[in-house]
Amino acid sequence: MVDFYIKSLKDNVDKKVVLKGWASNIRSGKGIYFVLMRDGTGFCQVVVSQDAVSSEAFAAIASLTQESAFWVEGTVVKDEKQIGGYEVQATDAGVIHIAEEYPISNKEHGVTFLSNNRHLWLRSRKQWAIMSIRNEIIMAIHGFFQKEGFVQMDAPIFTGNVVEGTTTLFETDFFGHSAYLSQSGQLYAEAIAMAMGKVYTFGPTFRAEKSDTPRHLSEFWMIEPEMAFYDLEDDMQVIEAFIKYVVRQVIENCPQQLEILERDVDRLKNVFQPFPRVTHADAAKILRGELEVNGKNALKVQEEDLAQAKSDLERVLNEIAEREEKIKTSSKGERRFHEGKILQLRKEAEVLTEKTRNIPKWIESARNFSDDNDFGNSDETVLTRVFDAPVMVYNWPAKIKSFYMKEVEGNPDLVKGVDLLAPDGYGEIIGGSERENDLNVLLRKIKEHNLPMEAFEWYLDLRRFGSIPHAGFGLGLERVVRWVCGLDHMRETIPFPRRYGRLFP
RNA sequence: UCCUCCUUAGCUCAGCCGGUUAGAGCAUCUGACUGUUAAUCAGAGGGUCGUAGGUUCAAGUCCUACAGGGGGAGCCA
Repeated sequence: MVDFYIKSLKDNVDKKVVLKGWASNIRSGKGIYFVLMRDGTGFCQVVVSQDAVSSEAFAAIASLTQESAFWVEGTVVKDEKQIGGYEVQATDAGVIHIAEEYPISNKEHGVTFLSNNRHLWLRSRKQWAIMSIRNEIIMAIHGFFQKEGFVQMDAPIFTGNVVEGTTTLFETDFFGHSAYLSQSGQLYAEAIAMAMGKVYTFGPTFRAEKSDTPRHLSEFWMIEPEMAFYDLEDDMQVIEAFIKYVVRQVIENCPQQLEILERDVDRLKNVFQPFPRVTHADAAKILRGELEVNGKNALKVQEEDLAQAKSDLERVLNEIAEREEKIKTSSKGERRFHEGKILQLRKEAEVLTEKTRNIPKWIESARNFSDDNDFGNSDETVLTRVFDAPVMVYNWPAKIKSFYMKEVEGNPDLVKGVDLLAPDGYGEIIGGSERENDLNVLLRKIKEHNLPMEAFEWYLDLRRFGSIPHAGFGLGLERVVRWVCGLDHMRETIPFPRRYGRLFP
């Protein structure tokens, strides 16, 4: 077992400790080794000087390869230059296992290669930071709901019915009957809320759509609170307090992880502002450029972004050309430096080229947005670009939302749904609503949506025995992780992503 | 399903108008260096250029098909 972990170094300066872990990176000079050790709780440089340890211990360290396991005894020293701020100066060390040649080097790799090596990729620093923030978010979710008096309950994973009626589900065999893997625990959460008051479910969710995008997984984790006697307004208040709480916990408890991810924490802190609320109808106007937000016109902002991307691209291409010219007359060391820069600049140029190709399409899509549509991915990006904080869009056209959402009084074409859109194009992270509590309206809606009435008999009972106003929402864990960490793709937000075209490892 | 880009060493990528023996960095191995931060420096090994056809005196380079992948759209949360 292990008596001491890297995360506790800060409380043990100048003391002698024994660490066990893996060699993440190894550098050496004459008579000295610098081994970056990781032990799951953090990273720490171990310094092994020839005259501070026995010859056996020094030989052990000299034999380490990347990802070899070893132990070290040494003194904790504060050193601001180090990752985590501390290093250990070894007095003794030994090998636990010498690793074979490790496939993931300290250089950059492509996503396909890394995905195929996900079981090893998880060991790298960036992935460690993401996974530990994921853990913090999970704990913060439980922390928020528990302190607010919610009861955590589990919805079933095997289900016989289709909640939304629209999505494609994974079908499986349940003792000779066809069953589906749950796409949402919401209907069950409603039943539980009628028993327990304020509740939340936290479980895996499955969607079988062939969506090959950075925003989709086939298997993901969803948190679904449901509150008895809450209306849409109350729902929105919970959403806002909840997101603020979760982000605050991450900022307070994971500064090192956010630094590793190079996340712009000031941008993240925009969540502490009040969340703007717009109706779907106003959002449509904003998209079409008919309504400005704080003097900002969504279409003009996109045009400015486009112009910016174009000039950035030109600058990057010029710099590449300049450096290529310099290489011809450079010494070897300089050439290597320029080549490294050029590689980086080429990637930047690729991203910018993509942007200049996409933004005109986004502007076109936003300009032509029609009132009764759901937002496309680009529409969410265009809309959130004019806000700093997450945006709540409410009062949606009934025909694009699920049957269980409550109609707006006096306007049956609208329902009391709310989506929370994260800033900077990270998209929808929460979808919620006040639920329809009128039995007759619900019966009509189920028919209109062509859903099998018999599957919903138990659900309709909730409207027969003490029907009350109630509301709730669903939060996609991985989408929140992606946004908080500032990641390009959902595949890095979960240890072993399951998505269209990816079942391995 | 559609649009678009890509596939060259274990990894990341150069390879211009088709022309001699296919290049670099990392990783690996050998050596140098007492404070490195993707350490650096000197050297070595490492290739059926995704697959199958075609054009040509000549194909990594041009054409066609197929396979695999990235980005975008759609479907969707």
